[in-house]
Order: sequence, then C-alpha cells, then structure tokens
Amino acid sequence: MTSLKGKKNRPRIIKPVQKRSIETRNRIINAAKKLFAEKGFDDTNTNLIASQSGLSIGSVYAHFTNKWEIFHTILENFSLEVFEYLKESINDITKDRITLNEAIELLVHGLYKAHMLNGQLNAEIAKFILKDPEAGKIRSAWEQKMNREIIRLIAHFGSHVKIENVEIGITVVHRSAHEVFQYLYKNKDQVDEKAILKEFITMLQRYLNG
Amino acid sequence: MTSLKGKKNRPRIIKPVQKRSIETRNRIINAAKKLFAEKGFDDTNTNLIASQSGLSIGSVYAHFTNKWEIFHTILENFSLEVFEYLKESINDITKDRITLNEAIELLVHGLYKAHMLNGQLNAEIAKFILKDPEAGKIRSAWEQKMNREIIRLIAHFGSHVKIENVEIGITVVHRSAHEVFQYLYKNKDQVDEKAILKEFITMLQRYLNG
Amino acid sequence: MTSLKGKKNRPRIIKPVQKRSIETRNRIINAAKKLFAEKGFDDTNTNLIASQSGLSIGSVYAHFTNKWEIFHTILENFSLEVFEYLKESINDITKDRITLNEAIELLVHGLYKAHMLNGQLNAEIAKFILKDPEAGKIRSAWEQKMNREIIRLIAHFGSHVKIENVEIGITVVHRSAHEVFQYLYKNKDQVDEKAILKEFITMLQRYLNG
Amino acid sequence: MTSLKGKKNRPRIIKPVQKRSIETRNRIINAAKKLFAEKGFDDTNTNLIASQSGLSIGSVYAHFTNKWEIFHTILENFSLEVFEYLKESINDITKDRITLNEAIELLVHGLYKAHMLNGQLNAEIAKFILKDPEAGKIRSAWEQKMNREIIRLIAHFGSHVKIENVEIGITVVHRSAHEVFQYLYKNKDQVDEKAILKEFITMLQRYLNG
DNA sequence: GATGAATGAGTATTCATTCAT
DNA sequence: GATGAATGAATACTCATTCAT
Repeated sequence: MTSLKGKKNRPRIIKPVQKRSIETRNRIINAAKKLFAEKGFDDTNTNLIASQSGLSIGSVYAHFTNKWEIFHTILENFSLEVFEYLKESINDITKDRITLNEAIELLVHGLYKAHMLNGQLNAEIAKFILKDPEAGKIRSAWEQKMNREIIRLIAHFGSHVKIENVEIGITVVHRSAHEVFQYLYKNKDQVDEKAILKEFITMLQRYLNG
Repeated sequence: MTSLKGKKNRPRIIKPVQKRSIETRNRIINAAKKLFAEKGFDDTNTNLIASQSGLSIGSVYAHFTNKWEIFHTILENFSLEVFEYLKESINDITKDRITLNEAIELLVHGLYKAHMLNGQLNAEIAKFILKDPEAGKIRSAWEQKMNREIIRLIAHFGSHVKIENVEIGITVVHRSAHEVFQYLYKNKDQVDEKAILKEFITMLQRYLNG
Repeated sequence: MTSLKGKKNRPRIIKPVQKRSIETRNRIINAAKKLFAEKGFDDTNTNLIASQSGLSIGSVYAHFTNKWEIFHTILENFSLEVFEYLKESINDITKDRITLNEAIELLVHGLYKAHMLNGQLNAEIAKFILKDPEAGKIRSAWEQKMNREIIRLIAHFGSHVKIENVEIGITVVHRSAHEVFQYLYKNKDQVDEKAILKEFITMLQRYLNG
Repeated sequence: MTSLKGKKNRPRIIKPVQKRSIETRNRIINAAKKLFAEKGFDDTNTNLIASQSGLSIGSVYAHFTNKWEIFHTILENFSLEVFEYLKESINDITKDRITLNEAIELLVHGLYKAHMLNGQLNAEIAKFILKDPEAGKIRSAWEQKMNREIIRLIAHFGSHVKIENVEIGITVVHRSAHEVFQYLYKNKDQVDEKAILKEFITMLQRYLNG
C-alpha cells in the first residue's frame, strides 16, 4: 500500500475557478474514472492517468495533491449522481399513488439498474473504502443524505411502515442492498439474477410491512 | 538466476509430515495471521512475516510458494473454524425445542460474536477477495457448505419457514448478514450496536415467518 | 503493485529527443558498458549501473525496460562500430592496388586490433549471446551485414578467389576469426600472439587462393 | 553469478573408495550432466540435482564441495571421452593407407558427429568456461593432450603437411573447428550443414597441403 | 501555468550452502 | 554416512511524487 503518511507540504493546488482549469480537472477525472473502473486503483498509475488525460504528470499534480485525492473526487461525483438519482426516484414515487410494496419494488429495481451501470466502479469503491478511512467518511456522509431521503419516503407511507427504529432499519436495508447488488454484479452469470432480486424484495417488503 | 530461459524451477515446497515441519508451518501461519489482521495484506511484507515467525525468509518460502498462498491457507483455516462453529450451533439449536424466532436470534448473535473475534481478519479477507479470484473461489466453496447447514436448520422448522426459494433466500440472508456484521465492526463505536442487530434480526424473522 | 491481475503497465520509456534525455541515456550506456566489460553482465547489478551513471535507479528504468535491453543497446552500438570499421577498411583496400594476400593480412590485423580494444566486452558479448537468443539475432543481423561487405571485397578480387560457395566460405572464415581472436585475447600472455596470427593468415590465404 | 569466493573451510568430502560411494557419485554426475545439458548450469539448482539423483541435498554436498565442482567433474569425464574418441580415430587412420585429404575429411566428420551427440552439453561447457577460469584450465589441459595426438597424426603424414609451426597451426585449426561445430549446432536448422562442413574441410585441406 | 525527467524507498523471491538430528 | 529443514545475502524492478526548466 502506498500510504498517505509523510506528506511533505505541497504547494498551491490550482483552485479551479477559471474555465480552462475546470476543464483540465474534468479531463483528469474522466480519464481516471475510466481507468480505475477498468484496471482498479492499484493497477492504474498516475503516469497513465496523465497520458490518458492528454496531460503531463506535472499537470495532474498541479490539480490534485495525490492519487487518493483523485479517487476521492470521483467518489464524491459518483455519490452525488447516485444521490440525485435516488432523490428523483423518491420524488416520482411520492407523487403517484402507489402502495408500499410497489414502491419497494420500484426502488430496488431502479437502484439495481443504476448500480449495474457502474458495477465495476462500485466494486472498486468498495475495495477502496476498505483501505482508506477518508473515503469511508465520504461515503458515510452520502449514505446519511440518502438515508434521509429514504426516511422521507417512509414518512410518506406513514404508519404502514412497521419499523421500530426507522433510521437504523434503513441502515440495515441499505447495507444489505449494497452487498446483494455487489454479489449480483460479481456473479451475474452464475446465478439467477431475477430470483435473487425477487427474494431480496420480498425480504424488504415483509420487513417493512411488519 | 539471470538467464532468460523461462520457467523458474519452483523450489520443492516442504510437505509438513515431520513434527518440526508442521510446527514451523504453524509458526508462519500464526505470525502472518496476526500481521495480516493488524496491518493488512499489502502492508505486511514477507520479511516481516519471517522475522515475526522467528524464521528466515528462506524458511517461509520453503513452506509456501508465495505470500498469496500464505493468505489462502489462513483463509482456509479460518473458514473451516467458522464453518465448524456454525455447524455446532445449528446442532445445538436443533436439539432443543426452540421456536424459529429464537433460533434466528441465537444464530445471529452467535455468528456476530464469532465475527467480532476476528473482525479485522474478516475485513482483510473481504478486501483480499475483491482482488484475488482464487480466494473468492475458496470462500464461495465454504459459503456453500455453510448454506447447506443452514438449509438443514430450515428443514428442521419445516413449513414454518415461508420462503419461496430456500437456497436463494439463504444467499440473500447470508450476504446481508456479512455486510451488516462488517459494518458494525467498522463502526461499532459510532453506532448503536444492539439496536442494529435487533433490527437485523427483526428483518430476518419477518422474512422467514412470511 | 501487489494485485494479482496481470500485465504490469510497462512504464513509458523515455524517448530521447531532448538534449538532456540523450545525455542521460548515454551516461547509462557508458557506465553499463564499462561495468559489463569489467565485471560481466551477471555481476553488474542495476543499482550499480545507476550509481556509476550518477543517476537514480528510477532513471535507468525510465530509459530502458530491462537490464537486458541495456545490453542489447550496447551490443547494437558496438556492432555498428565494428561494422563501420570493417567497411572503411575494405574501402581503403579496394582503393589501393594490393594483392589478395596483402588484403587478407591487412584485414585480419586490422580487425584483430579492433577486437583487442574491446576484448573484454567481446568476451562478455560472446557469453551473453549464448544465453540470450534475442542478442543472438542482433549479432546475426550485423554479421550478415559484415559478410556482405566481405563479399564485396572478394568480388573486387574476382576470379583470384577460388571458393566454391563464397557466402558459406565467409561464414566459416568469420566464425574462425572470431574464435581465434577470442582465444588470443584470453591467452595473449601465454601464447605467441604473432605466430598464431601468422598461421591463421596463412590458413586464410591458402584457402582463398585455392 | 554465484561466485566461488568466500568459501568456508568445508569438512571431509567423501573420497570415493568404497563401491557404494562411487556409485552415489556417479548417480549425482549423471543426473547433473543431464540437467546441465537440458536446462543449463544456471537454471539447474542443486536441490534439483539431488532429487534427480534420488539423493538428499546433504549427500550431494558430502560428495562435492560445490555446484562448480560437479561441473568440473563432468567436464573432466566428458573431455576424456572426446580425447579417447580422437585417439582411436587417429589410430584407425594411421593404420590404413589413406591420403592426408581423406584423413582430414574423416576426422572432421567423425569429430563433428561426436560433437553433435553432445551439442547442448558442449554449448553449456562453452558458456561455463567463459565465466570460470578453473574450467578453462581443465579444458586447456585436455586440448593440449588432444593436440599432441593430432601432432602424432601429422607426423604420420610427414612432409606432406606444409605448416611452418605445427603446434600453433593445430591450435588455430582446433579452435576454428570448435567454433564452426558450435555454430552448426546452434543453426543446424537454418543453414546448409553439409555445405558448411565441406567448405571447412576444404579450408583445412588447402591449409595443410600448403 | 505547464512539462516530463529524475527520484529512491520499498519488496517478493531464489538458491547455494550448512548443520542439527 | 545420510538427511532435509533452515539460512540469508543478493537483486531486478515499480511508481507516487518532486522540481528544475
């Protein structure tokens, strides 16, 4: 592991105020995102990120303090996307007059699809979080935001939801969902995808309906 | 050796038949297990394993072909332990006349305790599996054996268990449990451990009771 | 990198376009050439090459993929030099009106002197070629170029040269010369250098004159 | 290179007086000879020699001080064989009433065939000699013995042989032959074996006939 | 602001040889 | 005499990061 320890004081990281600067930053992020998803964090070296961005390694380090920070940024962006997706889904659901069970099904399927679109990146994030506490915090923060949205959804269904401690219940569900999705991503060719999703949904429905 | 001609001769790995040999092997495994749990696989270098075993690096490589194989061995041993623990727990449960809900509670608590005893090693295994397919296979094999035990337990409760597809249901439960335990291990200081476990158990009970 | 997933990303090798870069490359080559000649390929480690170049090991590997590639480069450079020397010698010979026998004598003496200037390197190359087919190919290619020059010389003497198969004859002569020179280099203190050269020249003269 | 330098004082090497001991020694030598020829000196490790001999590594080191010494022994044995072969060939030749040219042809063909039978071992010896002066001495000694035999042959043809300095002439011929044979061994599939041998023989014939 | 050449600590693995049993 | 477990020095190569130009 290339640890973060022992950083020297690094000089001015470019703050992306100028248009050009923002674009450069994005080029780096996009190249890195692709590479991290394809080859993983460890197998993607910074020089490769630079060359894939069409930039010099020096430029990369002018925009980011280190490789880790690049990943953190990607993690932030990605989490934001997922969050927005969840928020909109919940907005849609609360607008329509649908049952709790239908809502659960819709939400799980939607999030599953979203997960699969970035399955490899999700896998890489999972791996990364296990070795970088900083990343863990970032994800935690976003999960809390997402939890709040889900709480909003549950509030919508009011007393139909029979959980003692909603917040905690959601955490449990959230984590389970994540792991089941990840499992499906890794094994989608060897297992019955639909059946697993269906059982998972059943579990949630029975749980939430009390 | 500096010759280009391929195929290094894998040196003959000692087969631990003699007493001394077995003991040496165990010393390596124990030292490595401790180090992997404390520092992680990547931050544990082979020289450290050797010195912590009180052996030379040469000895380590006389007993294992590489660092990965040491981990695989630890993973095997550890999986066996967990399996045996699960098996005995299920044996105990099926002997007594207890309800399904009680059984779920007992089992989850038991496995959770077992998980916590080796929390850090579990975390390391999780990380390792993500990057080593070989390890993934090892774990899969053991999980299947464990699933079979759990199916045995469910059979014991017969028609009380209302799952459509038992095998798949167990996979879902298994993965969820793993992730929830891991989550608790990582955050045990910041969250309400008991409450989370309780909700998780509730989820399972509602699920299995239909 | 400790991941199992294959294909290390071969780091981008610097293409020496800039002045500084070319100079660095040359420093490495010169240091390595000296070391290879003095201590041999196997006893010259890469760190030594770096330090003797006044560079870091990283720099060495930024300019060459391998220790072997360093040798290949030296071999190429050296072969070119010898080739140019041969070519010029033959040019000189064909300009003057000298006899075949005189030409043989001149050429052998010239090549012998050239060989002796880099005797140790020649020895090392010989050793190296025996274990590296790649190097063998490089040398073969250069020997063919040299053979073509010698054929040119022989053509100059036209029907005075009584060899059935010129190309093959030259190969035989070439290999013999190489070995005799190498023998002399190794044993120059214990044998009568001049006498051996003289006999060798006699052999060639008798052979070529038919 | 695993150098000879820094040998500690080694205890009693078994002197093979007893039958069993001699047999053990031979088992080691035969296994090593095969391995050296197949894989080369560097790629043959001592443990492999031991296991191929059906002996323990300890036994190997009870009979030989070194890996090098094993090779030296093989070199001695092999040189003796070649010597005996040459001697007998020359005996045969001198018995019959054949011409000098016929003798040359017979001898070259005979030695070439002998060389090819052990081509790989010959290549390995060549490589080895380049890095081990000790081996060089061993070979030199045998070459001198062989030279003496050849001188005997030449004496047989008396004044038909027109070499100024017989001893030196033979050295030149000997070295050339060795290199040409080696060249043929390495390239036998890409070149016209017969044509090369024929030219070589022609060269020798013209040389010796003056 | 940008470049990319240079840095150098860090690491898995091999194998001839020893010596306690 | 034999065994084979243990030794440990030695070495090629990577890659995140810096900084002179």
